[in-house]
Amino acid sequence: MSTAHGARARARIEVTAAIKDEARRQLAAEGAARLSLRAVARELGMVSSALYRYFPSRDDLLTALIIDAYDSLGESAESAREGARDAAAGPFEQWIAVCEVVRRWALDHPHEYALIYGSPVPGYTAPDVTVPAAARVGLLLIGITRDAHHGPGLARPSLPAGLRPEAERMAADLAPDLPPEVVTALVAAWAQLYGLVGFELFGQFNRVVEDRETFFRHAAEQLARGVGLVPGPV
Amino acid sequence: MSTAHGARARARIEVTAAIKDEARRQLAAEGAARLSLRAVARELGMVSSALYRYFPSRDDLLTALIIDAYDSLGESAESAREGARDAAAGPFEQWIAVCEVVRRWALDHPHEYALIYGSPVPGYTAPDVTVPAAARVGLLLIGITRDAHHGPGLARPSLPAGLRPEAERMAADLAPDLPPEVVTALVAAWAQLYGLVGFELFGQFNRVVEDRETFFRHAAEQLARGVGLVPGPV
DNA sequence: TCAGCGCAAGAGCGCTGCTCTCTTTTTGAT
DNA sequence: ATCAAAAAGAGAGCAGCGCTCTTGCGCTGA
Repeated sequence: MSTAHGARARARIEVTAAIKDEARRQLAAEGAARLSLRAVARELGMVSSALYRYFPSRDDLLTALIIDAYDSLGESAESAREGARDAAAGPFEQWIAVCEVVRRWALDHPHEYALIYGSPVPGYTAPDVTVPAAARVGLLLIGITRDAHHGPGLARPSLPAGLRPEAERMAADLAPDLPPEVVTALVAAWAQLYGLVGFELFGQFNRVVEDRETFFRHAAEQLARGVGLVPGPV
Repeated sequence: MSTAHGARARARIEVTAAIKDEARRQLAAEGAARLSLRAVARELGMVSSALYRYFPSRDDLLTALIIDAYDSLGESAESAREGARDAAAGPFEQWIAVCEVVRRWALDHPHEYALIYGSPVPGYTAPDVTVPAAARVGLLLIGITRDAHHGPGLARPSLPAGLRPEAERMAADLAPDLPPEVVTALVAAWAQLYGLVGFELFGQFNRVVEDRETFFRHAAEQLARGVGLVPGPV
């Protein structure tokens, strides 16, 4: 039992952490598809079969890394938001801060970003365990917009009639206190943020965009305006 | 020499095509990482080493598939645009048609879409040969916007001062006859389109967006407005 | 006609994920 | 303190992978 006390349980926790650390190192260095259980075991001085006591398959190890990556990104984004808020920045500026730290995190951890937001590893489907961790950035963007909604600076985007049922459904699920128009724009902005980061990270901007920092900031501002945020103090 | 005449050369072309066909089948069925040279050879009744006469490595086979995928997507997009134009649809409607066919193609060819727009296969970097094929959709979107620019229906987006140099550089490279503001919005829209498609395809919309067709159409319209396109006849 | 080239075949290397068995070590209840 | 049970490590082994090298056959162009 992993929650039991004693030297054995502690050792198990430590070995599990060591495996994840080494796996994360290999992931960062070589990418997910080159992550090898045998190589991890070799580096840790154990035999490959022993590793299966801790992770029943390579996919389970990958799942653990995916959750960690989501959490790392989510934590970065959340602390960026709080940093901006502590600096008396309004929702618009908090939005920008979160977008920029997501981009930064992606550029700093390309293989981990690819693992969570890139093409799924073939034959692998993320289990439901990953859902809460995966939702953190999205929830954060919702939270920022909610603050703006309760304050002064939120313009309401438009919405075609055909989309209204779906918009209301999404709003009921994600943020019942926000107008459906805003929730729809939020979901789209979230996906588009991912597109901007992905294009830069995966090289589609090579020979196209040079000053990516400035370009990204402008795009992030447009996304913020798309959900009704406007610059200015709280 | 592959361009030479004779039965030998023809056989080579046929075998090469058969290999690509079988590889594409496996790619569609299992994904890029599970594409196996040995399995392709097995299916074709040849021994694996024989296949290396046609593709010097697995990566070269993948490159061939990538180019084909880009071309297939590009062709779909181009004919969708022409179809819309033949139906007397204006640039706005052509834009929507192209976006929707890109999404459709991605849903119909998920593994091929992942191959070209998802995380790069680790250890693999796309050679420059792929660049022209990869640019087709982008060029098409530029072309649609250019038509609108020469016609009546193009509003000019705004641009912050800091982005102006980069915007002018991009415009000079991509579309010297279009205003830098429009080119900037185009590049962003292109990336965001990819984000919308990717999120749906890779499952990030699970449990979030239900009526994806309608949602996507709305988002595509917003992208069109972002580059200054407005609904209406030519 | 015949040398040379293209091509297929097979063996083999080192790697992978994973399973099974065997042994050692630790644990918790008697 | 004792002892059975649980947990963990070690090693062999299976099937598959990309890729290389050598061998030998058959078509082809001079």
